[in-house]
Amino acid sequence: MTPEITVLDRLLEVSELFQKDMARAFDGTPLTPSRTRLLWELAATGPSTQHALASRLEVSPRNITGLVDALEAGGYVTRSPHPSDRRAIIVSLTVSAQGMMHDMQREHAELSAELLGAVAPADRAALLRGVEAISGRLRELIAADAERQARNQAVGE
Amino acid sequence: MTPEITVLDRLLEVSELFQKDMARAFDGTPLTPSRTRLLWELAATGPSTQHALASRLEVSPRNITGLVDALEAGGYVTRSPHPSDRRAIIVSLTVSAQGMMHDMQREHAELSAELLGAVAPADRAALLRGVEAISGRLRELIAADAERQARNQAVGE
DNA sequence: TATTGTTATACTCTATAACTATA
DNA sequence: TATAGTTATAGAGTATAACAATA
Repeated sequence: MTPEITVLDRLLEVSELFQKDMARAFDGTPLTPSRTRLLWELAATGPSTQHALASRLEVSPRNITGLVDALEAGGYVTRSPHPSDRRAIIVSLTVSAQGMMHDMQREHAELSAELLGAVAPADRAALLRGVEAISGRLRELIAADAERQARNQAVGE
Repeated sequence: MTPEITVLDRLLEVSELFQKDMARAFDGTPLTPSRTRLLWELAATGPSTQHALASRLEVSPRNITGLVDALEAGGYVTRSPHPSDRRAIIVSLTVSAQGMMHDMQREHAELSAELLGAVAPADRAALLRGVEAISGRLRELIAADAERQARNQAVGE
């Protein structure tokens, strides 16, 4: 049990706690993590086609249909025709959902500040650098593995 | 957009990448994140009743029934009677699953070392302290909120 | 009377495949 | 022929409530 293992486990613990905190925020509303993620994406990038949402969230178009159905029924988003492509549908946040997402972004920023406030000032820069380094390395590992798998598949065919 | 926000977002990014990495590991097996989590728990604490698993994983007993059904069918766990309580069932890892979990724990440790290796040596101690501080503060916030909600519920009754 | 696990029921998330309308 | 979205179908995770067996 080296201290090296602990860092990783702590990171996973933080992410678990985070999800618990997010889920708790929507008790009593029809919002779920997946639906909230779609709203968050819409708030960040503006009105989008369902196809664009499927690409950006990396889920199937069918999945987007279901999520948008629920959000539309709840009054969070509206569907409108695409101005030039009659196959496509534009999904937009309603005015009230825009306000809600604004509040949510503010709360997110406040939580960030609150949590960083718990870190010793002298440790903050190193923490940022460290987490960035870990994130970058993880990306590399995942990319390398995806490439390896693609090669294997090509061989298998 | 202050750098403070970035730390939190990076942490969330790391957790997302992690989940992607975990999921990828079981392509082609009947193992899913939830089932793996149950196996991980069994490997850590040894044979347990379903009730104990439900408590430790913080899910419903019904959910455990389904997960154990699938893992039993796949040859990962066995159900056996409790020696003194005839209502209860003991769930244990099979020998092959024990070996698999052993490998998984080793890979987990290797990944930890690999990721920490990407962090500048001078930053490692501060990173650990920082992540622990954030984890602790998050726990406090969640506990405080749970208490507040419990109070509200009591008033509502 | 309380506890352990299961059956019944229901909702959400997710995917693939077939299909319609449009490009 | 290709693309955008929906319907059909299916599996997984999850929860609550009712129930059986046992404590």
